[in-house]
Amino acid sequence: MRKPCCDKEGTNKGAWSKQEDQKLIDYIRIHGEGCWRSLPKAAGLDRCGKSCRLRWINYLRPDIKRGNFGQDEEDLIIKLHALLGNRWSLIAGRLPGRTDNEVKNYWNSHIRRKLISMGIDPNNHRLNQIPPIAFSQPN
DNA sequence: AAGGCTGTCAACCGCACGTCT
DNA sequence: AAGACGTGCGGTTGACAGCCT
Repeated sequence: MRKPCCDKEGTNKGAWSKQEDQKLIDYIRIHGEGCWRSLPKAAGLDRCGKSCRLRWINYLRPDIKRGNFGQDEEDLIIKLHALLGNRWSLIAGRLPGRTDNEVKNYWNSHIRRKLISMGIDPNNHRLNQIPPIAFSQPN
């Protein structure tokens, strides 16, 4: 039986406060990214290491490009998804300043919907042969 | 104006994988 | 070789804002 990654008792959960963000930024600025497990204690944060890592990678890193995806980025995501599937970290690696979480969210909320409305199966990127109406016909 | 619905996004959870002992 | 440990990844959830009726 594997131990949990962190002590569930006594660690904060949910949205990060400005103070917590600042502590994490300050710590990483001085010591760099390193051992996530020991980082929270060293930085004075009541969070688990995973939570710190996620917060840093997805939100606090200075090279993150925030805001809407451009048409070129969207096209690239679609192409890469067709090639790689749900390998979000690989896809994000090809998009400078974008994170896997951001790409995954954008795919699920925008692109997937768009492809479905165009009659394209977002899983295999092929045109659906059977019109959706056929599924609602009993027998 | 208010209550319900829907979409978006930050964050958590559990598993997989690589490394170390 | 095998188990323990730390980290990374993908799926999923929950909060919240904006839209609709």
